[in-house]
Amino acid sequence: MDTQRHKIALSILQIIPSIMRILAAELRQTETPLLVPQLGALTLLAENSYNLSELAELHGVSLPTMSSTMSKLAEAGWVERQRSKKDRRVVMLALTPAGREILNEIGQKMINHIAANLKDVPNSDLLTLQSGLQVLQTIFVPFVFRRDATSA
Amino acid sequence: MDTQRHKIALSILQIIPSIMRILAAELRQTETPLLVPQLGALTLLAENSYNLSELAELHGVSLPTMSSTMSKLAEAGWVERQRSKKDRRVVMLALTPAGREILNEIGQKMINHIAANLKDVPNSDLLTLQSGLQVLQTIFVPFVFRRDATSA
DNA sequence: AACGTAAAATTAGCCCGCCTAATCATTAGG
DNA sequence: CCTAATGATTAGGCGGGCTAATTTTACGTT
Repeated sequence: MDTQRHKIALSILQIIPSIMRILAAELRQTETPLLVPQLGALTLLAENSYNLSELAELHGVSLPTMSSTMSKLAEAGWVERQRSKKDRRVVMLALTPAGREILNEIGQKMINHIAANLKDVPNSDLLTLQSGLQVLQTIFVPFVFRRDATSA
Repeated sequence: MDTQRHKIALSILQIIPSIMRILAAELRQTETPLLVPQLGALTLLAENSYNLSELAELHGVSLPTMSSTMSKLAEAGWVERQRSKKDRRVVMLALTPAGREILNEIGQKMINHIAANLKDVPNSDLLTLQSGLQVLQTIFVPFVFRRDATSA
């Protein structure tokens, strides 16, 4: 029954949702107009222009979910939809300048926030954390979808 | 500007929500009648009987949120509300036998699911992961709220 | 003892994120 | 050409999160 793996699984099940709530709460508290999934989507678009299907798959949500997220971001003026001319079924998404701006601003704010939590963490623990996150990513995030978060 | 901490913060911001979506999706796919927050709340109640305020604080959500979660669980017959006799403002929550049963069943199923993801992870990485999770918990989960997930 | 305040919980109302099913538009292929 | 497949949106539903308002009970002061 492999006790060690089960123990780790339990840890994951308990800790990840907890951290998730904390992250969301921190975003809310800073009274930014962006929520976690929106921030994630914008982050993806900051590096590349994707069509909706690609974006949904990368982000790990269904097409309709991503479509609605994009509608909100588009309405706010942070993302632009553009039908592809080669295949007019396809919708290409791209950050607007305003979108890039707010992403930088809020992304940075959020990262600083989290980094502040790490203020008193000793260096050895930081290394441990970094490796642990790397392993987590390896396990859960399919290789194709992996970006350079932990690689640098 | 402490690049290392910021890098780790970025990792966290990118990886945690992603894993969270995956966990939620796995729960959904197994067609269990429990969602992540409900599972978390039941898990807390499996060890102790708490009143609503305690439970909300432990779980890191507002009182109304927990109240509504409890309503759903109570309606399903997995949790029982009981007004305290010492202070009739207080509502004590407790698992029903059915609640304990479903928690064991689904909790175990979920843990197996996650553990299966760890199947091919080498032992050295498991250790790394374990330590990393421990650090994550230390950073994000206030000491009082920490339970024995990673300690054993 | 009575009044006013504080505390615990619920209710109301809102929005986002997630889903599936159904629809619409376009393309591709027989 | 016409049908089938594909990309995206719309419709509809539900949980989870919040704040603000309400209700019930307890407490403390006078």
